[in-house]
Amino acid sequence: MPELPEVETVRRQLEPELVGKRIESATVLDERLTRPEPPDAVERAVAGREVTAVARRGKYLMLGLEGGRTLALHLRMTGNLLLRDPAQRETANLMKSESLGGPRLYESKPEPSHVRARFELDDGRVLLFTDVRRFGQAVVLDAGDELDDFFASRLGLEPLSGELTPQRLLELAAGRKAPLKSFLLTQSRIAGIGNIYADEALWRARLHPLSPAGSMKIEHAERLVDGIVGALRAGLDHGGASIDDYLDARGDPGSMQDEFLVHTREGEPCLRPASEHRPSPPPVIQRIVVTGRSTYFCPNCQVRLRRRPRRSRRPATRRAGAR
DNA sequence: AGGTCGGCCTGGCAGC
DNA sequence: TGCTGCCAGGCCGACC
Repeated sequence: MPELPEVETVRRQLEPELVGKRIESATVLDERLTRPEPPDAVERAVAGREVTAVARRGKYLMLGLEGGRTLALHLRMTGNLLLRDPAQRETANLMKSESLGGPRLYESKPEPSHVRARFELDDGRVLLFTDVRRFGQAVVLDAGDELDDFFASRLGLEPLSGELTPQRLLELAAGRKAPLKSFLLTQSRIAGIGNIYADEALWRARLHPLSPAGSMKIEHAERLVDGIVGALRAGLDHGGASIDDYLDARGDPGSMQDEFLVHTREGEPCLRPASEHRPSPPPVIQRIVVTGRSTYFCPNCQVRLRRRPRRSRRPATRRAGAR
């Protein structure tokens, strides 16, 4: 699934390739992509415009366009952005087929399937938005309030920007009974964390995914910030995780799926050394479902926090009578 | 109002 | 072999 590290990997690849290029034409092949706007509204807004910036906010990739508008793209579950050079592929095909004695022997990268939109660039290359499950989204936003409101209402702190401090995290979590796992997936509080990196962050922080978010103390928040940043950086260092559909802009998979510390490791031993585990339960990775999401964790070393009482100094007799 | 859950969507796979 | 049905999950809207 494209989460922050996957989207950022694509952004870093596309930025030097797209900035300064003109999108000569745009073709939306699936009207779901631009809902509720009709496809031609997006096509017209983009066509003929030069790309001025390639940015990211949460899991959104944003193409800044000449004239001030922004094309915001969300890959959701199975979306990919692929930059292809049709001319180069044909040349490579020809050279390879000659050396091997026939065109049938050559197998190039498969032609992308499930193409939902094509953006033709002025250098002959084409940017493809592919998306098997058709959850992806493309929206054009005006500069100013429209752009600001769109993201302000949806997205919270950027976890790698430095604004995510333990103190900020504690404030965001204060009073929340929702499990830490659900809390981390809420984009309007912290943007960019998905199912994979939420599990990885909680394992790194040694926090149980079912702990109520509001039960954290400062030392837990410090560990969780380190866990979030560490997990996301690891994803970036490995070009993202390709569990099933994700490919980078060049069509290559990432390798983060080979580096998972806990995600998808159900039944396997916890990677923490025995010295950091208690006598029981067994340090074997478990899978549970938390608010509809597969969640992997070590029941031994990931501490389940208790909900903090609202008032700590009230005598038990008075608290009982207060209701 | 915070929290949970169903719907969107399709390929892959388990089970018959 | 072929069919059915379930599962995966980001995000929004509906509901409690």
